[in-house]
Amino acid sequence: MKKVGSIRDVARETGLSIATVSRVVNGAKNVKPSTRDKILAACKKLDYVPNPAARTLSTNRSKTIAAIIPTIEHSVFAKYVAAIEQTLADWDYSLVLAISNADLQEELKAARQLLGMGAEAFILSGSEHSQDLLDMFDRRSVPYVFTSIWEPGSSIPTIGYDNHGLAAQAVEFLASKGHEKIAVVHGPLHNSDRTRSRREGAKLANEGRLTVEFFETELNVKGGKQAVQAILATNIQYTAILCFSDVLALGTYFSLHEAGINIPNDISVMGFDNLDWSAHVVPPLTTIDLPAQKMGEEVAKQLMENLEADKRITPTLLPAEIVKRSSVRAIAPTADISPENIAH
Amino acid sequence: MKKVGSIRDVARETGLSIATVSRVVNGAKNVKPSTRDKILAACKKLDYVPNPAARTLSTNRSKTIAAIIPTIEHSVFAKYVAAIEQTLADWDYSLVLAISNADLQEELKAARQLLGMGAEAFILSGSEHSQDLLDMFDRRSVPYVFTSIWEPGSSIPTIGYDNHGLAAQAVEFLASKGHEKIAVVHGPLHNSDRTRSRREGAKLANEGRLTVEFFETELNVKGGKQAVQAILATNIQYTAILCFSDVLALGTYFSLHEAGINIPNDISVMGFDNLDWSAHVVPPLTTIDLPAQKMGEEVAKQLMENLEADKRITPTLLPAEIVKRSSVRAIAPTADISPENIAH
DNA sequence: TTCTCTTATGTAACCGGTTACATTTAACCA
DNA sequence: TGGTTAAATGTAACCGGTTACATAAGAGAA
Repeated sequence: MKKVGSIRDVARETGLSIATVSRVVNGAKNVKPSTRDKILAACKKLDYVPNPAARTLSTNRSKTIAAIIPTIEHSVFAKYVAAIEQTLADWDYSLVLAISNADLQEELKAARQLLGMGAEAFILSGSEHSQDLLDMFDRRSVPYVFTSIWEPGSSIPTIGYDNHGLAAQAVEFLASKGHEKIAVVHGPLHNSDRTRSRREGAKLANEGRLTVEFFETELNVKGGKQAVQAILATNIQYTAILCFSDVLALGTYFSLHEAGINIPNDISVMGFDNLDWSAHVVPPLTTIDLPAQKMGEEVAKQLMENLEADKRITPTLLPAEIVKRSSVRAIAPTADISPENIAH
Repeated sequence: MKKVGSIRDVARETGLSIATVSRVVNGAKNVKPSTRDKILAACKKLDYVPNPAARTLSTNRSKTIAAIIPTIEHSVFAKYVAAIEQTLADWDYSLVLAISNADLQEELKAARQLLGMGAEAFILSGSEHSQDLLDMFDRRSVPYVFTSIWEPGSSIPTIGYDNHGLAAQAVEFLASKGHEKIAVVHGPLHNSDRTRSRREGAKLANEGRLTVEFFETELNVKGGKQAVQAILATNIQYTAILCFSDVLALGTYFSLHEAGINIPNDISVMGFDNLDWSAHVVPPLTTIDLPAQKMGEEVAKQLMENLEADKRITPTLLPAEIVKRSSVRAIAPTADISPENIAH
């Protein structure tokens, strides 16, 4: 990297002082218009751009925010990261990104690195993190938030959605459509508190009225397919499959198609995420619209306001709702025909 | 952000000089083991971490590499970004990411910002960029590469795959299976030289022997579905659909399914990318395995070696190959039965 | 013991900005 | 015209590291 013009070069060129150059570059108001012009011309001529390291060193501000995500290979994270980046860019902040592969030690290592890079604030996913990590942030008073979750009582601000409640809502919705035997397909529990929270929510919504069984699998299309094999192997007549991710639902679609089982006539399928293609699969997928973009915008905005104006970070519950499409159909209860159902 | 211990604090604590502390922190060899231990202990005690801005300022090295990608919402980019990040992290480098939305002006703006952040090298996609951008890099001697493409003659090093050749190969492959009427579905041409290159390749492979028609659409599942409507509306009996992205192929699958057209019995479908789910759709998708991960690793490695050891960046063609699965079937030519075909 | 040669440590300049404070210049009014 | 005040500009210290060079300490050899 070639050596590049410094503020002193510009000062020399114009015969003014470095302080004045600095003022012009930073848009201070008390500079004579003619001097401003002269300096700006010199800046252009010398191709001068302020050295960010020097600026960071003297102001103790880097305008950089770090995000550590478990993986980027799920569209929902991709959308989220994109929203963060775009929002930060609008305020002249930058995003430094690290991927933890859902491993707490990797996350800690990445955070050290990013902190070493000058990141001023951190965006984390979920609430499970190495204590060393949080201690490190606290010692240095680095602001951070947990996202993709909602924990009102948490001492750390959370900005996200209510996994527990949404999963419960999903089960209730299926129940309201007459489904009493529901298979729930989800990704690995051990490294995702969000998945565990959804599972708890689904279990609680059940309350003995329904048969709700859980099938854990890899969080990808293949996993969704395999889960369906497992579901069919039980010989239980599930009338609905609830997937905790649209990606799993996609696998479900193909596996059912392969087995000659029609959605939604033979079985209903419901997802979670509302990815961009969810409306366009056949049949269109009923799912829960997670506010990934809104969440990215919100977390970026709040962290910047915290850094700029020392504004408190407000724990924020972002609304998410069920998007009803044709992959779920209403059925008559199978067991007995109760009066309410006949009435309809 | 709280004020944090500096190198001078550690020096004071230990009674040694800042130079010695610096040596220990940077692992210089000529330090007495006992002093090293004393200093390391003090560092831990004071929770000292070197200030990256100060280090960057004096060494003129930031260990940060920037990537600007058109979008992150296609899995192939996500995989690629993940590979870059992981490779950089292994060498204690960081990735700063910007998303250009395939807009040259946005890209330029982002590059300014990232350069202002201290990025030492740039990873760009394709070869279409604002001239101001490249001039800026050249003036400052910032190394950069074009990726996802392969242009042997280019003055800028390219690290990627041969879009033109691969598209041609895909068409040849379909032709070798007896397909003479091929519909090609691709995303927008205006902002992607990669798409244009693929299209040219497919056209050239044709050479008048085949009927190859192009259908431009949005680059997502919905677009794939719409393209199929357009294809069916032509009333031409295409025997194969070649999609320049697996995402488009997925849309194709659903649209054909909806229309009651069987893959591959009624029509063959081929994709491009080999995303993780491509093997698991039904029927498994024949596609081109693009080396997204390898590309990310390679470009990261080469840029770091360039920065560390001033090693020349080697233009690199990464191998990609057709993954043959059951979405394409061999058919007898429809027009006339030539001897070669009967022999088989 | 003294001299030489490593090896270990210290001193201080430098990287390129920002900014408090000092100083100069301009503007206004009596 | 001189005095008061506001506006424009300059000076220099500081941010927290790295590193060339100087110096001090220790190890051998004579």
